Amino acid sequence: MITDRSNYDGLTTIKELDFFSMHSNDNDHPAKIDQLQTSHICPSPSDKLFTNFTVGEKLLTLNTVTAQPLKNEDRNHPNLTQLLRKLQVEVEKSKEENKNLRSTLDLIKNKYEALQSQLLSAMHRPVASNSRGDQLQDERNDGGDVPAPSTMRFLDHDQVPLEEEMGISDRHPWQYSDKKTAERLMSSSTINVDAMRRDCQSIINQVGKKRISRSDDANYTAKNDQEELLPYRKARVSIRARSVAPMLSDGCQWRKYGQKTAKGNPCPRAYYRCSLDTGCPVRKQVQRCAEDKTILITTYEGNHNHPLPPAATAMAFITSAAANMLVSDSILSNSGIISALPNYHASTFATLSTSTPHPTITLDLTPTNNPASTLFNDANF
DNA sequence: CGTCTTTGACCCGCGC
DNA sequence: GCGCGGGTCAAAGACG
Repeated sequence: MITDRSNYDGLTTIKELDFFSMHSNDNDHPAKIDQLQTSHICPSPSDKLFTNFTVGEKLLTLNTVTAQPLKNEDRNHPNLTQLLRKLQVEVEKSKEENKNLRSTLDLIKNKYEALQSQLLSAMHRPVASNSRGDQLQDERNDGGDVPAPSTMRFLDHDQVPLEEEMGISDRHPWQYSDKKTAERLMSSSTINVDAMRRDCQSIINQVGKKRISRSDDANYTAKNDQEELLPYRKARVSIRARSVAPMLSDGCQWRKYGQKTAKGNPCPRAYYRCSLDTGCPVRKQVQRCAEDKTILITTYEGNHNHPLPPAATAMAFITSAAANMLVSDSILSNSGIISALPNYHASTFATLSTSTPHPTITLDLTPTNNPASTLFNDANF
């Protein structure tokens, strides 16, 4: 995270809020990485991912102790042999402990890789067409000039392994009774991607149920079908989050191409396009809320047509899922709150709006009494 | 020197 | 047709 000492409304701001960072900032410190690399715990560069664990620091300490030369008084010690033996025992003990901790790290690494591959496969594996809604979605995706709303699709709910199966906790930070654990998790700035996926899946499921029940309705005619197959409308996904940083870091690279002061909001709106690929159609707008300048409104439009770095997949997943929902259901004809996301950050609201030229879904991460809605600052990241 | 940001000009859709 | 507002373009400047 890069800090920017320029003030925003008297607050020290962060140049970029690493909202979707997968690792803590300590990893970025080359000195620390080198230090830990020299310890026996990190045999390969890939293990750098885990060098921020406290066990690594503990090992470093042990190794440092064993490498110290004997002092003069020790050399003259009457029981030098005894002392050496004692030290040898300690070295053996340390080695054994190193071995155990090493295997723990390997286990953690494997779980991380398993989770990452699950995420990637969830994004690329097509959904089994087991409902009319899915068929409609498929028709739309195959429909000639109509662009596919997304390259990312959801797994069937049953196909998704539980976190318990993968050895990954299902709970959110504030659900831990242990305050220390909760605080540590809250400050890690790592989003529970699986929880987010379930939340989006929850919305999709709700929309799917509505669609199915409607098709069972006797009044549901072919005309409704035609209405559903309206030309693709550019859907937008808006995310409201409290942040003093000028922009949420979603893992993507963005190039600013314009800025405007929109009517009714003194705060300028910045326009960005994805610069990871020259032909990527994804754009985003960033603007502060007029009523509450601590709220940052980030609006995404379009889907990436290129591979994404791991850090960018979480946000792409959310926006793609929400956009999919918008373009695939005639719920667009109405506005209103459709769902309260049950898991992610305890109380996240998804709101649909068609008052603007583009259908927009707003994911609000700023409800009051939301433990995650506290102002992001240096202390949090 | 390449990349990114800034900013005024321009385009276009929409409402009157 | 005209004005307004949102969105984009592109030249110039900043930056590493």
